[in-house]
Amino acid sequence: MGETKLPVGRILTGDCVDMLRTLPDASVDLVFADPPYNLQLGGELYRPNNTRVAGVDDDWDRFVGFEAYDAFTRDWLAECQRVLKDTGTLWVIGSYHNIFRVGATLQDLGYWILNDVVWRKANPMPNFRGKRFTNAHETMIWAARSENARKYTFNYDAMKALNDDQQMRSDWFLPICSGSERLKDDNGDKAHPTQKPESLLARVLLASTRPDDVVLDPFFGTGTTGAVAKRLGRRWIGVEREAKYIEVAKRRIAETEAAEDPLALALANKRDQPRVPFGRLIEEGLIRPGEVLFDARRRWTAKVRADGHLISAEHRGSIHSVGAAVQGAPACNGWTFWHAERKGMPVPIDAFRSQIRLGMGEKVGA
Amino acid sequence: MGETKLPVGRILTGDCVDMLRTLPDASVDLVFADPPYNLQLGGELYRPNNTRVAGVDDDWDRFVGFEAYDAFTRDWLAECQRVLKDTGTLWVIGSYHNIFRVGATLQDLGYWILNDVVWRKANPMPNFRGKRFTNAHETMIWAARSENARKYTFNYDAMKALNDDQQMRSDWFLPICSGSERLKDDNGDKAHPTQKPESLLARVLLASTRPDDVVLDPFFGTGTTGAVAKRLGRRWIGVEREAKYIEVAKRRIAETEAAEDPLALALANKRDQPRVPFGRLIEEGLIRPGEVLFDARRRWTAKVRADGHLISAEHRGSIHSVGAAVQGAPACNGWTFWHAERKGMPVPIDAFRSQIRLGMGEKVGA
DNA sequence: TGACAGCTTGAATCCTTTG
DNA sequence: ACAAAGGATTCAAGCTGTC
Repeated sequence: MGETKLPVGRILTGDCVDMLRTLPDASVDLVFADPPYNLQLGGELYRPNNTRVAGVDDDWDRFVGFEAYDAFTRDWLAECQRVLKDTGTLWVIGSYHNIFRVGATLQDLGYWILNDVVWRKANPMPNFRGKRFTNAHETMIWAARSENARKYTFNYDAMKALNDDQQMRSDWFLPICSGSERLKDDNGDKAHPTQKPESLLARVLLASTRPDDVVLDPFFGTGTTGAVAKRLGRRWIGVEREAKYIEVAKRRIAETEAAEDPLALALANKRDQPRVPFGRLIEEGLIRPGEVLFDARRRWTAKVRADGHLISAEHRGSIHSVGAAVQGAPACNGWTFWHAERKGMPVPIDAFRSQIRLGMGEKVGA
Repeated sequence: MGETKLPVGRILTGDCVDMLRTLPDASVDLVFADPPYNLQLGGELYRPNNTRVAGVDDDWDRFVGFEAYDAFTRDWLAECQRVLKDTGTLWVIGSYHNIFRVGATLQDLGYWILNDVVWRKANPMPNFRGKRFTNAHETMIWAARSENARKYTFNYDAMKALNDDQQMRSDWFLPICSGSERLKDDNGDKAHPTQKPESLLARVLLASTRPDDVVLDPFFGTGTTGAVAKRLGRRWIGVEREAKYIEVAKRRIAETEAAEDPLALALANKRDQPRVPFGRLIEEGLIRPGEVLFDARRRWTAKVRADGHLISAEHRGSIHSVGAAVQGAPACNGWTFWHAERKGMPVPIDAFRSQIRLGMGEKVGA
């Protein structure tokens, strides 16, 4: 009964919580939410080449403090919980700025976390000042409506098929949204500061919905969720406040066609051989800091630093650059050039790398 | 003064918060914490003060469970914050069961999150029921003591070196602790349910401590933190309640060899190098007064004055300010921007600075 | 048309010392 | 306290223009 009155295929214009209140109880099969992250950016940030980084400074990401953000989070999460069917699940995406608060609130409300899933970005923005690790991932929480809601949809076999017939893991390696997929406004600037890649949404929908399911996105933005839902034969409902985003989303979804090969949309980036930095050999204890390496004919030596650099009489750097430098060669494969002594015999360090790769298994991409 | 009384190299036996209270303010350089994921023991629910919660309905049970866990978390995190130096940082590891609560509490206390770091497990346990994604990662939060504590230790160059000279990302791929590294009890069962791999701790310590720093682990378990600290030439303090873990940890650390080559463990950051004024290059005769410098693409030139200033067609000032001015850029590193001609080849003036620094003797560590 | 070099850009809580 | 100056800092994609 309720379903027939659902505003399927429409974008509800207005405040997120207000609009959610107009939907009936237990009426949607999935919620995908990409709420404001409460980024609290300070001043300007420049790249080393002096170009300015366009940060997120939109009004919709400004909150007075954690309390205000928590209240906002609680309100929209509670409405989503009401609106979800008992077989439905909810996804939220966020960064370290907000995801811990979102996760705790979600638990407080009685949602039951099924997984946290890490979106590893193939091409993240670097850390330009060298003060932190490259922030190379975002976190998604996947949760059922309650601890007792155990009959949620999970397409285990589809996920396994996507991942070369191995169970899909909780870490997904996907590129960010760029190139022609990234929507532009009339000025040629990005239409939305935080547009998500369709590949991410495709995997979410393929994992946790069935055809014709109703997917609700309370922070619709430029309609990635709607476009992917349409492409995959799912129904959708959006909520969005900003007129400029709604306009872009409507045009986008109108131009979207159902996909011929739905699985292809969600494919992971394949990576060939897993890359093993030399530093891993030290971390794994296969090479000791301070140990002396040498070439096959013992013409040169270099000492290993704890950070994975080599130091020779005159040079310092990676195994490759020091190998090249001592020989006066333009390049050098340090893996085959340098050796360590084991039981009185020289062993190429590449042998240790192989050992690690064996332990890792061959897969690193998906 | 405080430091001399620190119980370095000792395991404090007792309740975590009680023991932390015995440590002086601002006395440790790093905290690594692997807290319990819930407070349920033997199926019963306990408050932090070890009083048992009576049988209750599900909702209240859940509420009390989270509330108790949050209170416990708040207590130990607050003590760690008190005990940390202003240059120190804290790491916490957890899974989706507890990490969101820990992260939110940490923010509420005024810690300043620097990164969340994902430990991707090379060989995770599969999901046997096929109802979820393989839980293939755990999450670590790395945080400074407060927003204003910006002089925390981060060995940027060491991390970059460890990763084949590319910035270390926030997702780390490492094997779980298994094989001979996994400690067993007398029955041959694993001595601790959640023993972390030494490679994980090694990367944490190499990233965020210097040799001789004091590392505190409030949930010491079988002493992975202590063993790795010893191996890497760091000092350590442990807190642990369970006698059986303490016994294992003591034996383990006694058998661990201390760093054999402290020099190889010194991780010089570029920022730690001595400052060399541009004028020194002139005093040393490496640059002549009146000589003309130019940028790599020979788009601008500037003449060197005897006092170390540059003069271009329209600007005068330091190598940095003139470099910025000619480009119309907000800032410029004159050392890498300006070049001098030697034997017909352009040489960045930074090369002359390196030459002077070599003569001063390389200052390693800090 | 292809190869290649160069430019742009991405949810970012992104400096340090001296005066 | 604040202001000024020194000087350290980036990776993967995708697009554009040139030869």
